[in-house]
Amino acid sequence: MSKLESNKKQKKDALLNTAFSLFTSKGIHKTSISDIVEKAGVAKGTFYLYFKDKYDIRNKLISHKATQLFLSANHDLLQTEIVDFEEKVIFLVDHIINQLQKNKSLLNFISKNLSWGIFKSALTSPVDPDDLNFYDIYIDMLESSHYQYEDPEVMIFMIIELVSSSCYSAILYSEPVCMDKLKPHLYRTIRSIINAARL
Amino acid sequence: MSKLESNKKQKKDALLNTAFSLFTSKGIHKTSISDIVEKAGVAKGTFYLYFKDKYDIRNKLISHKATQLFLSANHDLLQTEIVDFEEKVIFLVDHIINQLQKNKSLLNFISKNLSWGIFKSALTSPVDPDDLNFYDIYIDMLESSHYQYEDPEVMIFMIIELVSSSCYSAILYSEPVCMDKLKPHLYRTIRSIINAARL
Amino acid sequence: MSKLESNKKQKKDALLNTAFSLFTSKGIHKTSISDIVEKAGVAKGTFYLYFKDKYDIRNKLISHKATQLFLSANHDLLQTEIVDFEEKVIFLVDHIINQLQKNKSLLNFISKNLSWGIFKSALTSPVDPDDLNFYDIYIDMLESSHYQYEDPEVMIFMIIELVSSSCYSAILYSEPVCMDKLKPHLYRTIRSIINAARL
Amino acid sequence: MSKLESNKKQKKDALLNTAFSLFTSKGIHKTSISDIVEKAGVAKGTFYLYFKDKYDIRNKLISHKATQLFLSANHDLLQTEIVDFEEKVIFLVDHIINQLQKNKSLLNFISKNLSWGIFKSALTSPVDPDDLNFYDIYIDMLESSHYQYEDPEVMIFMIIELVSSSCYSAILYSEPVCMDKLKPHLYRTIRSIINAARL
DNA sequence: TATGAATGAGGGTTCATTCAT
DNA sequence: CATGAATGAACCCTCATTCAT
Repeated sequence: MSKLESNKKQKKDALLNTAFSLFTSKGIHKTSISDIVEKAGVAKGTFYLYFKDKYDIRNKLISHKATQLFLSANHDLLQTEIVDFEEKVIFLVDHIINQLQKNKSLLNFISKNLSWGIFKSALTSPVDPDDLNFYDIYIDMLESSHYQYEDPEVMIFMIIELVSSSCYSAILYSEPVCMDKLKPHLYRTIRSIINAARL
Repeated sequence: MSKLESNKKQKKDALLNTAFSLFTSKGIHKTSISDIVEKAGVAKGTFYLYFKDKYDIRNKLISHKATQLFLSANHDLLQTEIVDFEEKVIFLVDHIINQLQKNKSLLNFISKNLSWGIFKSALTSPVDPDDLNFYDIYIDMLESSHYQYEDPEVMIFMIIELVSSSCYSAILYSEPVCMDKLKPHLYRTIRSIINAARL
Repeated sequence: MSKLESNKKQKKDALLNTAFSLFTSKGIHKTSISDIVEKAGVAKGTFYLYFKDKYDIRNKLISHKATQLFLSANHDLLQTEIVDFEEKVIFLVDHIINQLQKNKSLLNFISKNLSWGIFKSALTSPVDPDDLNFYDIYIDMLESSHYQYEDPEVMIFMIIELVSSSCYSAILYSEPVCMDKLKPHLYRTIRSIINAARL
Repeated sequence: MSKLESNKKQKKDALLNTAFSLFTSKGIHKTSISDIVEKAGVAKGTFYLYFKDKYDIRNKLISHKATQLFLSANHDLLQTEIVDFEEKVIFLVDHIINQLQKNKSLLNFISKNLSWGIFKSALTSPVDPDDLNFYDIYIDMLESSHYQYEDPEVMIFMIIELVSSSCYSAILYSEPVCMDKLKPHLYRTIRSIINAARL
């Protein structure tokens, strides 16, 4: 990478990092592009060289952060001896929930802005070329399972929607119960979803 | 009701109806208070006599519309002969989903802005004094059931979160599948949640 | 006084007292007529039955409060045995300064809004019929003096302007020195003004 | 100075000049930022690039105008042969009063908005780098005097407060007497203040 | 590629005043 | 006399976007 190119990457990364820090601390609507460029130490015009607008940078951040969350969980999964598909899913969900419990501003950011569309694109085609593709990992997990599942995409869809929307309320507001109390119900439901889809 | 009071109600209702119409057609962020009052035919200051700001009117609308959705479903449930708790829940969910399929802008509005906090307040303490209290109806349904359920609030919470978040994507974008294809999976999962909670 | 009339006086007094309390605590520009009527417990329209606008009630308050300050000082002067005109003036000034030191919000209110025009009208024609006329007292003081003074109105004008403007800065901000350090210089100057005017 | 920089200075100066013209003709409270930018021929946002709000530009104007008044008087003082400290002060005060008599709107603007705090900062640290520092000139005058003075800052404070507050009423309203009739009394008092402070 | 001064439409909000009750 | 709902002009300020440098 030439010096100029690394300089470019440095500016872009500064913008991404600063935007994430501001989005999570102040919220998207209260973060202006002025705020971002000022804290990132670049000129206003520069922002528009890399991103279309605030929502462009937001989507890229969500994709990246959501992928990181999955890959980190998967990385730790590989250190275990778990072989059963259902147990793997529970492990991943639990790992992700634990991360979100430790990082509530990340949870807030992701939940408030997540849509299945962005999410799916994050899973299937990561922005950062260094990010792996989580969807492929999921397919692998399915294939190495003893069982086959009906509509596996619907299955993972329902699990993700259920987890992400119930986490939001439970972790951030302990409503209707705190996360630790919700977990048994949630995991029981996830197991039901998987079992019901088993062919 | 005196002439003055009915005049007040008329103004407030005009604001609520106009706001709902604009929120659903243009989205909240692109709707300004100027837009609302202009279309409602009242002065700008009048808005602030009845609502604190744009988010106040939004929350009141969500509460009201969500409650209407439930009550309409419940009204039709009472016309049936269904006695089983599980079947009642499925009926209600199906009824609500059908309404949302017919009214996508309502779905978009509710889903984008729903949080369990607002939702619960909508269920337990409706804004409009004419609205019934859905939460009481739910309690009644539970009591007239043959079975008892563990943590019924958590149970309904998970069902609502699962339905509302998966409907959004399925109805509006047919992602990952269209609503009609999602329904069997969804209802199977709901039944699982209920069965698992049965004591 | 009829019941109706006392009711009127009660409302007017409530408005005056509330306005004073708000003007001194929040400042005039940040106090709205809405604030005043709300805290006073009367309707908005009622305000306009008694006062033309915010500045009308302000002027009446200043007159009243400034007169009270003078009369209170004069009342205490009469308890002393002071006979010398110069000493009387110093006593009055000192008394007033001490009151203002104890009541900084009153000082702030009066200083920020005082003009010789309002002031003079306060001294010569008090709003409240119960208030005495300070200017007459001043004339009496002059007449009972052994000396005569050139342009006594100019003399008292300069003294009042000097005292009121230097008090503001000294009491509220201790600038350029605190009031207690300023007093010797100030009183020395007042004595000079009086001596120089002596015929 | 680059073209861009001179362009900036031009815009800022246009705002300052326009604001001064409007503040003196209409008064501060009746001048809106919209008025200023419109008359200055710049966009609204531009105002906020240079000034925080209306009160920021006001303070900067007062500092600048007050400094100009002093420096102009001092400039003319240097053309004379006056050596005595007391005479210098009288000359300066007289010069300033004469300027204010010719420019009543300036007097009105300065008097209504002056506070010792703003004033002192104007004297000690002028906004415009071209403005000299009047306080240093005062110190020089003191040092070249034959006498020494007790608390010279208090002395100048009292003189300034006395002059500024009595000028306001005398020049603008001829109350209690017109400026020309007030002058002898005023100057006599100033001489007394100086003499009394002489060590 | 990078800058940052300039823009100006549009946002939310306040509040003195009126007038039908 | 008293009310308070309604008004709507006017306010300050933000900020995404552009473009000459």
